[in-house]
Amino acid sequence: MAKTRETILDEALRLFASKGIRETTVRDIARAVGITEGAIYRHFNSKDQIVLELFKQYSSELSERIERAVNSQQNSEEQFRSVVEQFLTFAFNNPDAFKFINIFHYLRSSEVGKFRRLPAGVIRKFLEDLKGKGLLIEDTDFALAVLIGTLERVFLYKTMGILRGRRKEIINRTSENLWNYLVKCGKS
Amino acid sequence: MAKTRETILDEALRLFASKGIRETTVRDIARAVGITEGAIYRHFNSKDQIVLELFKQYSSELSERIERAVNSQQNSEEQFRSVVEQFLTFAFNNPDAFKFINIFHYLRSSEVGKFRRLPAGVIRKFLEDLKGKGLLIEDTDFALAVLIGTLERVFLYKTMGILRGRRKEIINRTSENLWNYLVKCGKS
Amino acid sequence: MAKTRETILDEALRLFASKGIRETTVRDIARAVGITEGAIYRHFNSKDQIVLELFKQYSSELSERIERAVNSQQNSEEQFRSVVEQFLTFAFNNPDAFKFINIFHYLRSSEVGKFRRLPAGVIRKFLEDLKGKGLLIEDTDFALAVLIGTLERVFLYKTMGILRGRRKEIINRTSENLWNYLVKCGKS
Amino acid sequence: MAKTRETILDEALRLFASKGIRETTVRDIARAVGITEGAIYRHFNSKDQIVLELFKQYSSELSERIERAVNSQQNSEEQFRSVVEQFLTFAFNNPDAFKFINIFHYLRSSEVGKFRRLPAGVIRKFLEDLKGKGLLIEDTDFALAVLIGTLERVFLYKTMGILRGRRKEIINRTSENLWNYLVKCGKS
DNA sequence: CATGAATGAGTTTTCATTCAT
DNA sequence: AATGAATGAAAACTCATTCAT
Repeated sequence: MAKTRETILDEALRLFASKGIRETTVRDIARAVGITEGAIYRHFNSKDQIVLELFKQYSSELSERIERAVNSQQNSEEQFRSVVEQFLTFAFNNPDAFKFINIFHYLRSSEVGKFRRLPAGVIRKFLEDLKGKGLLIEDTDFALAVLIGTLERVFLYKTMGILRGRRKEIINRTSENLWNYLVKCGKS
Repeated sequence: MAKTRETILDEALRLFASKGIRETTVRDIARAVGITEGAIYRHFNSKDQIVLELFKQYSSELSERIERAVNSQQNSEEQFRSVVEQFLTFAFNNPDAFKFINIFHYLRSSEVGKFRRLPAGVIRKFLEDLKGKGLLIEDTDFALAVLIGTLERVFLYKTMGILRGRRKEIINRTSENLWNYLVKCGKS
Repeated sequence: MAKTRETILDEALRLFASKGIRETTVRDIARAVGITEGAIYRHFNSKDQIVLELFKQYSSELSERIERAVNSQQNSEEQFRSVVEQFLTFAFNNPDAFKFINIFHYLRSSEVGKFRRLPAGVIRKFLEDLKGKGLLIEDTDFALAVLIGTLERVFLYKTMGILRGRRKEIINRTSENLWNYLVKCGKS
Repeated sequence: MAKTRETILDEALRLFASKGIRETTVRDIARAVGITEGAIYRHFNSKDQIVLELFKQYSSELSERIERAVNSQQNSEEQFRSVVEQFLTFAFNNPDAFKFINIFHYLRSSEVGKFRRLPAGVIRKFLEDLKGKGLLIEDTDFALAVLIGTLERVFLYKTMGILRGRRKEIINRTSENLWNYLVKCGKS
């Protein structure tokens, strides 16, 4: 079944996110799926192929969501808030995938460049547009640091139970605050 | 010599930061130090002891710096700017240590709680004070997410060469911006 | 189809000759044939059955050719030259089979005895006859070593491009030389 | 001990010659040496490194012996007989090494070219000299096929018990015969 | 006949740790 | 304190073979 392949990816992602990539063995994955180690290798050539496929898949899915958020709105503020919403919604709905992407960035930073359409790249392009329109009070890359850094931490603290409140509320507050900060702050 | 012990810690830190903890072997460390694997065990009981000692050491060093920053200033704004300065200066001066702390958080989140005086805890306490003084426009934990998230990303982007400019300038801009945002923004 | 069985044997032979027996997997063979691994086992009980069948088939084919060469001529010299011709022609026309037979001899020498009518046995019998007729200047087994050793190397060097010239020429020269050497040399 | 390294090479050679390279496992070697599998990897990076080192070592040893045989004699016939003697003596004294070299040639023919000073190359050069002196009745490469092919088979048949007699006798007979054949035959 | 998925035993390799010297 | 050799457990990966469909 093609289903086994998907199950392998799902279980691997879950384990990678909770234990780390290196600390997850092929046997762990096989057991979680309910097959033997050898069977894994019918579907993937190596453990690393699983890792790379997961990164590619989720990294490009998040990128696409952000791109759609940018393209589907006309008003800049609506675009911005939609980008934040898509980013956090993806993270909240796929916490394992989001954690995994971050782990991958930490451990394999030199390989990350090989992938096109990385979330950070898509967001950077959007912020550049805002800058071009004179909306951004900061330079693009600093704004990028604030935006992505904050979103990542908001996800982390929500996951850890530090930030309380409903997702919807957190998302709204975050997007509103960041817009005020990055665009309106000090403009009055 | 006690010096060997230090060298082991230094080289281990460097390797952990660049390759990851699990992907660095005891042999890697021994070679980097210029001794044999067996000799490592004269100084440490296990590889994990090295890991924990490094985390404890640098995590508390950063915490102390932040605490001192808070305690040595009287004006809240000066305190805030000094906290940011200490945080980023530590990260820029000890990039391996800072990266390592983050990796450790990702892989060993369940163990992190055992350590007292974590940087995030110290900063949170400081923000709570600001909140108590009515200076913070946001709730403490959201402000914490913005602050730490931004600082981490600023370090990352500076390290990656994305953010350009001198350290001093970056630090000043970051602290000024975050203060404006978290305290003054929208207040006018 | 019975044709599939033949194709399996053909492709297995080709792979065994080029990569070695152990280093050729059942999957390699299946892929070369264009079927799946499971299908192989419709035609053969095991990989080893393929190996043994190939050895038996080609080993006895070569033996038969040599026997026919001996039986169809009346003059001893003509017999000799025909034996050499049949041997080399078989090797040149079935290089994979010839290589495979040699590999099998190296790796499974203990099993080779189970097979009747081995090429070496047939040739030895012929040389014994020559010896009986007082034609051979050497003892039978030494002559066998010279004959088979030379033929094998001639094949090898022709295959490797070291020996140049047309097959026909090489065959004629080889048979003429060996006859002179083994029978006439020193007789004058 | 550096002795372990030698023991590993010795046992590996013995096993490779008797069972084949692929059919000898690292565990087989470790057991024969009396250590664990892991210990093998203190001395060699991989099983293949053992294989290559063995080939290099014995291949060049045989080459050197042949070279010395050529260089230490002044008379061409003495040179020739010394070459045959060195070749067969090496094979008789190191049957495992000699078998192994042949197995390696069969399975890794494409890699053989990487090695300098192969026995066949040294012998070829010597035959070329003989040819230059007008002594060889055959072309160099055909003579090479006869010479090496015969020597290899003589070793094989002696090892298998087919050729009887003392080594010394076999060596003398072989060198005398081949000299008569390749140089004098038909000259009278 | 053939497929495709899976097994299970085995292979090579890795590595934290131990220990005699 | 340090070495260098070894261990042993586990990791990644391989592959002949089986079997339900």
